[in-house]
Formats: sequence, structure tokens, C-alpha cells
Amino acid sequence: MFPPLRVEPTYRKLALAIETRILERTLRDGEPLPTEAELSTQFGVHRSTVREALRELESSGLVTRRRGTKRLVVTRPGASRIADTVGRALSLEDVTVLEVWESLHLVAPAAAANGARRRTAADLAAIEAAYLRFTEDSADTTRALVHMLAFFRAVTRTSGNRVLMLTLEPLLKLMEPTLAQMVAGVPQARTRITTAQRRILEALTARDTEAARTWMSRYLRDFRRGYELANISLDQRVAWRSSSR
Amino acid sequence: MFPPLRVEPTYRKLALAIETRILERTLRDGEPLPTEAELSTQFGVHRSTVREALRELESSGLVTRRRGTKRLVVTRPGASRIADTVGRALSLEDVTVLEVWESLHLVAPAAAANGARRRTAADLAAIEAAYLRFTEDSADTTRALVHMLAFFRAVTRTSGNRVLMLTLEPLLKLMEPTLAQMVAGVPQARTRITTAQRRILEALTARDTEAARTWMSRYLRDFRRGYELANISLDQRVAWRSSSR
DNA sequence: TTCAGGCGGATTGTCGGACGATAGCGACCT
DNA sequence: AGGTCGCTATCGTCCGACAATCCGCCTGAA
Repeated sequence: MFPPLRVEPTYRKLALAIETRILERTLRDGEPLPTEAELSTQFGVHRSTVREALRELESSGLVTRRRGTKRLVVTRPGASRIADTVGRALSLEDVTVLEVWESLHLVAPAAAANGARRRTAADLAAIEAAYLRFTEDSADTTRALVHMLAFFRAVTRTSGNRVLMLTLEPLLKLMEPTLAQMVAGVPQARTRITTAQRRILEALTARDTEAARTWMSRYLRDFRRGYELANISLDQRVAWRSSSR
Repeated sequence: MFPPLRVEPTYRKLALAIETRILERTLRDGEPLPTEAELSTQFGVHRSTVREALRELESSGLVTRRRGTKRLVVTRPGASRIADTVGRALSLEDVTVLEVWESLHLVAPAAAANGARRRTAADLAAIEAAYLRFTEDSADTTRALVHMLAFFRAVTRTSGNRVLMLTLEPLLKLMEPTLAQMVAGVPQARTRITTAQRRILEALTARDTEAARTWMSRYLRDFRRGYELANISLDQRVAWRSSSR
């Protein structure tokens, strides 16, 4: 018996070849890719084929085009791109708000606890900045939302674990719409959020692991309570709008 | 002041248009995409342009080609594709084994605890199957590894949280190489793994939330210990080989 | 010297068309 | 009914062209 031999089309081989170069750092972050014509002659294939390969790489975020520029440059697929990919996948799986909330409730308190040990002064400053911005802008739901998310990110960053950060991002993006609904619909939410954020900040400042964990957990449980008050079902599927990027 | 207007190339608009149709379920999972020529005339663009858009969708896993077939069909980007994407990103971020281990140590025990409440008989059967296969094949490192991962997946599935499952997958993929090294290098690992897996299985059977959490946590701490014994540094970057898929 | 502006070449985006390979499908034969 | 053959549609790749525009260079003015 022979293994089913699979013939990959040229554009895929090409994409894989370039991807490999990027993964092994032969092509490094920020470096411009060769021009299409150059790749075309180097690999001995037609430019159309090269372009198909490039679209593949572009879509996976390994190369991007800086705004208003022509050449493609090598990039690392950042958190926001991953969030898009994962968010889309989760939304297609009909994942519910509850599942996302559960996951957030798993990640964030742990991150906070970790952060309480490792946080630096700079970390604290970033968190406080987000906190302050929230208190200032809490009237405007849209802005408030942005600052809430920033708070989560800042706290998670203190954990020093990039996997957590990358995991967090899609969760936030998926929570965003319902969260906005909740904040808009529950007047008392803003003060509760402020309190919780302050407590978390204090705990991190004091390097109090357990307090950080507890308050973050409480914070998130409050979300859940807010959902009930705002009459938002946790069983609804997460919303998703594909970002044009 | 005008907002910097961004002109998207046609292939991107096209990809976005089709993606939208998929996201909103106008094009459903399993359905074949129209042919390139058809799309070309429908959208009034050249076939090359269509193809570039298709490569983009293909790369993001929204459409795939079944083996030995011509037409592209609409698909949901499954766990393994997400794992690829995330794994690649993490590896490019120079994430360390420790960070991945930490994340796994965060997700898996929680999943087990959740699972202890919700697990069905079928879940248990799946877990036991993985467990038994491991005990049988534990001599062969490669096979043993596969069964270990299957065990994780099965346990996580009981949590009923698809976000966790999707989160787990890249972690496992990233742990795999070092895990293999560890299992191969530490003889006593196999019995310890067997014990831990049995305990976890028992806890899930008994619906004992805390025992499930504890044993899963212990199991993972054992990994860490095994790493030390096998002289594998937790500070090394995770390995990654791009899968041709 | 330095900076604004203008010019030309290089590069990308899109198009028209062509052609071989082969998957899919139906007709045909047994 | 089951299997085989051959046609056609569709994909993969290529050739070449052309407009838009980004980029770098050169020039002229302050």
C-alpha cells in the first residue's frame, strides 16, 4: 500500500517556502519581501502564481502592507489578527456568551494573580492609566468600553505570559458587543466597575496575589450579574462582524 | 480633516464579501463554492482576481478543498487549523515552554473541574479509551504521546466549553515536542502518567469536582518535574514546524 | 545647505486570453 | 446493476499588457 501522495499546487508550495523562511527568521520581522517580479524569477513561476501565494501569506498575517505603501513587509501576526481568526472560528461554532465568559473568568483572575507577583511599576502605571481613563469617560459607553478592555489587557500583561495575552484578545473581542449592551443598560454598572478595578489595582500594587485573583473574579461575576439585570441571555451566540482590517 | 480613506484592492473586497456570506450562513458549511468563472462573472472581475480572493479564504480556513477534488467547499476553520495559526504566532513571539505550560496548567484543571459536573457516560468512555490506549502503547513514545494528547482533549471536551477546547489545541501542539522528549527521557514518567490519568478518570466518574481539578493540576506539575529530570529547560522557546496541511 | 517640488522608473492591481490536466458526470456496454 | 469510456467543466499555470501610484532622485529655490 502506498501513502496517498498529495500533490500540492505551486502557489501553496511557494507560500510554504516563504513561510518557512519567515518562521526560521531568514526573513525577519519588518524586512520587506522581494518584489513579485523578483520572486517570480527566483522561483521560476509566473507572477500570478506568486501573487496567489502572497495572498495566502497576507491572509495569515505573516506579511502585511503598511498603510499607503506598496511593498509587503514581513510581520508577526499580532494579537488582534489572532483575535480575528479565533473570533471568527468561535462564532462559526455557535459558541455562546456563557462559554466566552467562563473562559474569561478562567484566564483573567489567574493572570491577575500571576501579575501580583511580577508586576513592575510600569505595569501599574499602565493599569492605572486605563483605570483613570475609565472613570473619566464612564459616561460615554463606547469610550468606557474601550478603557475596560484596556484594563484587562494591562492587567493580563503583568502576568508576563504572552500566551495568556493572546488568549485574552479574542475573548475580549467576543465579549465586547454584549458588554457594551450591559454597560449601557445597567446604570449602576459603572460604579461597580470602578470599584472592582480600583481594588484590583490596589491588590496588584500591594502584590497581594489572592486579593488580585479574588477581585478580578468578583469583577467578572459582576458582569454576569449585569447581564441578568440587562436581560441579556448568556445562552445567545456570540456576535461577530468581520473586520475589514 | 478627512479620515484617511482606505482603498481596498478588489481581491480583498471580494474575499470579504464571500466571508460575510459565510459568516451570516448564506453560504453554509459543506456547501460548494461557485466556480471561479461564475464568481468572476457575478462580481464582474477577472478570474485572477477571484483566485487571489479565494487563496485568502482558503488560507483562513473558511473554504477548503477535499482531497482529490476540484471544487472548494465552505468549511469552518476547525481546531487544528486554529492551532496552526496560533501556534505559528506564538512561536514567532518567542514564547517559552514555561508560558505554554502555565497556560495549560490554567486551562486543563479548570476544564476537568467543570467536566466533573457535566460529564456524560459517553465522555467517560472516550476518556477511558484514551487512558487504556495509553497504558497499552506506553512503550512506544510516539503513540503514547498521541494518547496523552487525546486524553487531554477528551477531558476538556467534558467541560462543554468549546472555547476551552479551541484554546487547548494550540497548547498541546506546542507542548508536543518537548513532551515527547520528556516521556522518552524519563522512564518513570509513564507510570506516573498512568496513575494521574486514572485518578482523573475516577474523579470525573465520581463527579468529584475538586479531585478532578487537583489531580489534573498534579498531573501537569509532574510534567514540569519531568522536564527537570530530563534536563529540558522551561525557558527555551517553543518549537514549531509549519504543517503543510 | 536644506528643503519643496517635480520627474521617471519600479511595483502593484487588474485585466484579457490561452492551454494542459483532471475531476465529475453521463452514456454506453456487459 | 455494475463497471468502463469519453466528454466537458473546472482548476492550475502561464503569457503578456496597461494603468495607477509609490519611491527615489534630481533640480531649483530659500
